[in-house]
Amino acid sequence: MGLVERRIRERENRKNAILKAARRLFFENGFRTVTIESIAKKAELSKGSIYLYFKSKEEIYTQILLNDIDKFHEHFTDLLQNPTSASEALIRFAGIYVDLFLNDRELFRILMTFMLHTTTMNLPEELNNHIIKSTNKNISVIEEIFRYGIERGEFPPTINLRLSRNALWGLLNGIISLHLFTGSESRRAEMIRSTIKAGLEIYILGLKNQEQPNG
Amino acid sequence: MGLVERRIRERENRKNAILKAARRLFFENGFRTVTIESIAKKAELSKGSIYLYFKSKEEIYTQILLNDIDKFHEHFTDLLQNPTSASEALIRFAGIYVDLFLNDRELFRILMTFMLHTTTMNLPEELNNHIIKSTNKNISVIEEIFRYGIERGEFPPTINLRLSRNALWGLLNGIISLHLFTGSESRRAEMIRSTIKAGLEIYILGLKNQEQPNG
DNA sequence: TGACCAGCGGTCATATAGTGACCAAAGTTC
DNA sequence: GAACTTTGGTCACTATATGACCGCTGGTCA
Repeated sequence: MGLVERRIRERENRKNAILKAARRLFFENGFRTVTIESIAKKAELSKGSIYLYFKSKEEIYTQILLNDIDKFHEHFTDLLQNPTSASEALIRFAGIYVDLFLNDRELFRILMTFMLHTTTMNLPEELNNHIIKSTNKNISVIEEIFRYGIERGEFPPTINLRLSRNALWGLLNGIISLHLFTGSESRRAEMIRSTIKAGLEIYILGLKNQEQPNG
Repeated sequence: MGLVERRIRERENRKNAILKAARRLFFENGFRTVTIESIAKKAELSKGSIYLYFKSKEEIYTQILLNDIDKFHEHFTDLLQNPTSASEALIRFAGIYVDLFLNDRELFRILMTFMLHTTTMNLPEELNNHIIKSTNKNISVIEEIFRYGIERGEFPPTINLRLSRNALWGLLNGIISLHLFTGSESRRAEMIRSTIKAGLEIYILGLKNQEQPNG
């Protein structure tokens, strides 16, 4: 309610306004194409003012991505709270994953590109680490679902967790990225979803029927 | 949507925040008691900043009153749109008038004090003129109602408009001010309203039955 | 291939907004 | 009427905002 609080609050608001403006631009046009000038214009500020809140274009971009990645993971927290079957959980996981990326194509592009050539991207250190952690988290969610499936007898206990999990992860990302850069915009979401669904069902069926070495 | 617009908008917002803060303080405590410091605090600004938007304490006060007086008159505009009887209109007029002042006691205090000793108050010239105009407007609203009453045969055509109108105006203000500065806070509104109602009814009855010199 | 150019990230001198210690004057206390 | 307090208003200083400008980069073309 005081004077200092007001100034902090206003500074925070302005910073958020910049981030909000920048986010839209980045996610519509990508890092390279977006100019500081355009961010400033959208945020109703001058170019110089941007640098009162961020030290570089890269920093803006980084902060947005870090924030997005964190929000992203919040969506998975209650995935195994009301557990139906593991198959169901996998399908729900895939659904959430696809939806998020349909809404945040730039984020997906970053993460995919990162996976493809980690070293050459030279993103800021902080972002690098965050992406690695993020990917690991995603994979471990899948792994958890697998464990749950084995526990309740849905999947054979003999499946190779690491391999199965990585394959599924690859399946998801592969399908998404395939469709994200080809085909018509209008039917894209539908195409991705149905392809993922089909792919997953086949994959799950395979898992369930995987030969049991000792059975 | 541009940069200049944003700055103008923000300046306007800040000014309004100051006025809003000041208004509450003035109308709770009166001009003298309120300090610039307290206004600044409520508006979450420093004292010096207030002077970036207003040149004096008096100017703040003046702007608030001018604004309030204008808003005040807006309430009377549709009083004679759906005309019932003139008596009804007078009662409605009185009701609105009382309500407004119950919500804005400082304004009433100013206007009454002004009527009592116009010359000694030395308010800013602009405010002075505005108050005079305001009073005239109020009185002419009453006069209009009277005319309407005569037209439709509710009041005798022989009544002295000027006298009747001024007496009614005095009646209203007298009753309000009487109660405003005496009695308990809790029952004040009720007391004023019922007293006004009774007084008006008597007054109207008198008008209607006023002897007609040539009838 | 290298001269030229356009575009953009980032800087900086300048302008505007905000702050609070300070002052003069007016009021209050004793 | 001296000592003290209170407060409207000022001003030197700080923080925030602006946009012309600079240097670098990547592309173009002779």
